Parts: sequence; structure tokens; C-alpha cells
Amino acid sequence: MKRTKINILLASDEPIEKILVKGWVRTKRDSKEFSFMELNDGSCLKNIQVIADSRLENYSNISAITTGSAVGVEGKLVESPGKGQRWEIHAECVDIINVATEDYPLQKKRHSDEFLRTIAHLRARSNKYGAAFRIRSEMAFAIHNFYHEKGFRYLHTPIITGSDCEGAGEMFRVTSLAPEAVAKAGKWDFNQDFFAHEANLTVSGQLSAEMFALALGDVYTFGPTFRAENSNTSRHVAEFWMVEPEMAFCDLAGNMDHAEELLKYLTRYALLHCSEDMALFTEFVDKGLKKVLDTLVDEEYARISYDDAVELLLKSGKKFEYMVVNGKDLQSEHERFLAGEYFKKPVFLVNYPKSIKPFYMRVNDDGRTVAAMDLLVPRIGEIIGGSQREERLEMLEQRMDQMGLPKESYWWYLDSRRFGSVPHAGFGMGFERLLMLITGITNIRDVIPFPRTPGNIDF
RNA sequence: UCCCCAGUAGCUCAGUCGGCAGAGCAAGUGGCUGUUAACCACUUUGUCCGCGGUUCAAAUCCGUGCUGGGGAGCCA
Repeated sequence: MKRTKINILLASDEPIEKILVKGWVRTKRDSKEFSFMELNDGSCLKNIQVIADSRLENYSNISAITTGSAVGVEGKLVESPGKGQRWEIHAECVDIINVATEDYPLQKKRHSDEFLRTIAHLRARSNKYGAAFRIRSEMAFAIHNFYHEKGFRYLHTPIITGSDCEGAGEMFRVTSLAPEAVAKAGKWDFNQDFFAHEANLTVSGQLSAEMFALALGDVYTFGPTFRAENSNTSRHVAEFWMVEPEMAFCDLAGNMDHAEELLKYLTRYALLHCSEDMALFTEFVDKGLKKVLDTLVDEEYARISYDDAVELLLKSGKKFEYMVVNGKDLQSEHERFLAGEYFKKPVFLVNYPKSIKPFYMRVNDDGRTVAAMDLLVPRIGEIIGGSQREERLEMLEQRMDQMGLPKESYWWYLDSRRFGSVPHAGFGMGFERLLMLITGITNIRDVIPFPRTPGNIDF
């Protein structure tokens, strides 16, 4: 007999004479005549209640089933006389697939996030993490859906890159040389290495994506990204997923329109398609979450220039730990004030001084600022960073010279500005930060299955 | 990497002025009413994070290391 998933059974309109479910026992309550098992198979947040009668032939084994055990149950789906559920299963046959040993660490009570992080291989079996990772899956699908509907092409950019300075922090080295060989030679000899060149894990697919935007029009990447920064915060991991759209014939305003549309679509999608799991977060994880989500969907996002933001901060009368200085990057507390306290909704900051932004951003007519945009959201801070790209060859080369970048290693990038260069724009959105925003989960380690952080690569 | 806080039973945590190591939950045993984090009774469980120091005596005070958390920087 084919098994039916619990989400299907719970959505049933009528009793079913014979069904088969398989899942894991979340909790069990025994009396002399019956055993009540709450079964979960991961298909949804809710468990289904199974009643095993003491007349079942293997009842002595059934009563020995522990929390965490795996069972298959054949029986009837019937209306439940008890409170708390519409349907339940009267078991006719209970197949005990595996009895969890008594040291199963997940108890039927609340656990701390810190503890669950130490058992990342089991935490998806808890309500909160099961819900979080179902939402993660749905959101990944929603991203593809959004771009597919808009006619974007999905692009796979390399994970291993030869660019030695993509301009976004420390990189992980990739090598096939044995550590002993490197030690013996006294240096890492690229000529002896697999690519006969320095190789690293990608920190962004942007430069590659630009090439394809200038061929296919609108493209996006969605894949893993690696940063070897020694960051120890609730917003950083060494391996994370990023969505990077890149659009030909698009300027900064179009870029922002697109980012806003994306974020609204994804939030709406979560509320619509993950309502049961989302309810767990709006009710138990963050009471203020629903309001944040409504704001994301309903409000028009604020747009303000860097210069105006600096002035606004200076005039706010707010006491900051760090001084606001035009020409310097804003501090976290400044960003939090802008998105969380002042605008109380997402805010695009645009036109940053070129001195604090990378070479590929388009220089504005004032010669002082670049067409950059960061989207700041309440409680997370920066969730999107992007720009209109510098499409003018001379200007791009000038910027690279100023910043001391080796133009020869970017020959292919510069080529794109020689042959039919057009205005184009794009951005990167941190997928995990999106999930934090949508679920209200405050630590990035809790929205990725097995987080990679400094000193932590268990699992 | 820097600043702050924490580390006591499987989990969550209490432990007063430095003086015998505790509770709830979990687990085990028995009971039991169609139960809902079931309930009732009984029972087991400790490198008090490691190392060093002060003291008659350290979970408690001091130093140091490790781990975790919060914040900062870097950014997505």
C-alpha cells in the first residue's frame, strides 16, 4: 500500500477506510487501553494523532515506542472525538521501523536555539526548524518562479573563480596541492597547482552575470557564495546563498523598482503559501512580525540619497555611539535608526561617495558619487546591495587605475565595455537575510541547515 | 579580530556572606480516566567547562585557556 503524507490526510474532506502513514513519533501518551501517538512526517507542521488499541497483537512493543522513533501505521482515518484535531487514525497495524534510543536529545518541550544548534543534524525535527526549512524551500522556489514569470534566464556562474580580487572581502583558497608539498616548497606555487593559477571560492557571481546580461538581456544567479571573513555576528556566515539579478538596459531607478518588486513578491508568497508555518513565527517567535511583513508588502519603500541620509542623521538629535561623517560608511546603529526608527520601513540608500564603493559602480555626473543602492530593512540592516554598473570603458579603466586593480586580469570584463556596451544594473540579495526578515529568526545560523562559521564545520 | 555577558544533571535553570550539590522537565519502574507539552507515585543521573592560584575550606574569589551568546568591524 502506498503511503499518504500527513498534510494530505489532515486536509481530507471525509473519512478514509484504509490509509498508510509513515513518520516519526513526536510524543506518546499511554493509558491502560490505548496509546496515543503524535506522528509527524515533515510534510507539514501539524502532527496526526494515532490511536493504538491494546488489542493490537504487538501492543507490548507499541507501548515501548519512544519519542523520535519511526513507525508506519495502517488504519482508518476517522473524525476525532477529542479536542484539538479534526482527524485521527485508528491503527489496525503498527509497523515499528526503528525505536529511538532513550538518549534521543529532542524532548517534547521547548529547547533553546543554542542547544539546537549543537544538534543541527536533528533540529529540523523540531516544530520551529521544520517550519523554517520548509519556508526556506518554498522561498527558493518562489525566487525561481518570480524570475521565470518575468522572463529572466537562470545563470550558473562558477563556484571556483580565478579572479584574485572580486572586491568583496577575504576569499577561501582552492588548491589541489598537498599541504606537505606547499610546506616543502616553502610557498604555494600556482604553476604546480590544478589551474596553474591562483583559485578561490566565489564571493559573487556578479562580474560573470554582467557578461550574460549583455547577451541574454535579463539574468539572475542563485547559488552559494563564500566569504572567509572572520565575522562573528548573528548576520554573517562563511557560506551563504545569494540571489543576483543583472539587467541590461536598466538604470539605478529600474534596479530599485526591481528589488522592491522582488521583496514584495517573496513576502506575499510566504504569507500565501506558507501560512501554517508562518503562523508559528508570527505567534511564537516574534509578535511584531506580522506588522513588519504587512509593511514589506503594502508600503512604498523609502528612497534617499546618502548625502540626505547623513544630514538626516546629523539633524535627528539622536545620540549615536559613532559619529556620522559624510564620506564614511554608515555604522550599523545609523542604518538601524534609518530603517527601524525613522522610516519604519525598507529604505533604499543611493548615490554613495565613490571612495567607499567598488570600482564597477557607475560614477555619477557630480564625479563624487556612484550609482550605488543599498536596501536597509528594519532589524536586519542591509539585505540588498547593488548598483548601476559603469558601462563607459574610459571611466571604468580610470577607476581601476585609481584603485590599483590589475586591468590585465579583467581583460574579459573590460571587453564587454568595448563591444556594444550598454547601461545595466543589478544587485545581490542575501537569501539567509531574506529568511531572517520573513521568519523573524534573529540568528543567521538558524535559517541555514548546517551553518559554516569561524571554527565551526561540524556536520 | 575587539568589547561585554555566560558556562552547575540529558534539557532549562536556582545555588544567599567562601562552609554537605538542588528544582522542574526528560529518562526508568509501577498505576491510570479518549489523551492533547496527559495525569499520579516512586527511582536513577554531576570532571559545578579545562588548567593554575588564594584559602583550614572554592560551584562561589583571582589568573588563564576553551566553548557559547550579545554587540562592533567586514558585508549579503
